Amino acid sequence: MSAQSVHAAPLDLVFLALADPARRGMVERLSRESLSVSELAAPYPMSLQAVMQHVQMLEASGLVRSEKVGRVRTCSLEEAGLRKVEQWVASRRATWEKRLDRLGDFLLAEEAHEISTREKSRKPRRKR
Amino acid sequence: MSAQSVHAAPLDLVFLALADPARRGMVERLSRESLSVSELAAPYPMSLQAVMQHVQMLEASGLVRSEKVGRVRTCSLEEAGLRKVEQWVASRRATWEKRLDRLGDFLLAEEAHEISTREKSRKPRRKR
DNA sequence: ATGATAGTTAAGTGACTGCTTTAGTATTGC
DNA sequence: GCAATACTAAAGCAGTCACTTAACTATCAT
Repeated sequence: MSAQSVHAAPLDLVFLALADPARRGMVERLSRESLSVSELAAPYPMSLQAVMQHVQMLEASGLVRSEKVGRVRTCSLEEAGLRKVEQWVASRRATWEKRLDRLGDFLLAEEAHEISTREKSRKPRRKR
Repeated sequence: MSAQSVHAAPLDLVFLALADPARRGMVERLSRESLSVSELAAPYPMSLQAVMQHVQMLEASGLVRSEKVGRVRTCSLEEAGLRKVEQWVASRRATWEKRLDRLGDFLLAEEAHEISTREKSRKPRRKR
């Protein structure tokens, strides 16, 4: 049994969708303007059906929404999708920057100890 | 023949790596502190080998680096990996915000026109 | 030296991905 | 109406992915 994908979490689907260069390209173009499936497909050497399948993944992931009017399905960017990615990464960054801060404190403290230990110090480092 | 993956672009690998909840969890914990493979594996019900394979993907994607000392391999976060994601999303955001700006201009212009032609014209159209 | 620890290598399995081809169904333009 | 357009549905296939089990290899501790 595979651990993913029967009921993948939203973030799983977003990242998975973005892992394919064709889909990333579609998201890039949809950031500029909404496009029909055919327009979306035009630059790619693959079949329209293949593009449809990419669009389905993009919709399932919440990166793209689409609406059908007449025989044309128009796809547009769902900004919320990319915002989720943005937020997840921002959380990680917050964590690792906190860690680097602590490291900075440690180095500062060590330096202070060095100064008080020797008669002279060598390298002023790090802000806080 | 599949179109991806013989020589996947770096972003492909980063997003693919992050598409798995276990790997995202590892990245989260490595944001806090560096960990050995065993420590990394501890919270998961899967085998150590499975975790090793995840670590390999994380390394291949550039999200994590690791160094072996004695019999212990210590993994740490490679900040540059997440920064790539951050940058890609930021580019998309820049594009879509430009589009919304243009839309804003258009709506403003339309409103201005509406005001100047109040109680006369039916549908003002077209941009800028 | 011996056993426990920490990791590595390899092979196999089932699900899923990215594509294809084939065969449709609605809509639209003339 | 009728053909082109735009998409949809379904099935099949090679290649990956996420595991597993089994069999090692190096350290480290005693």
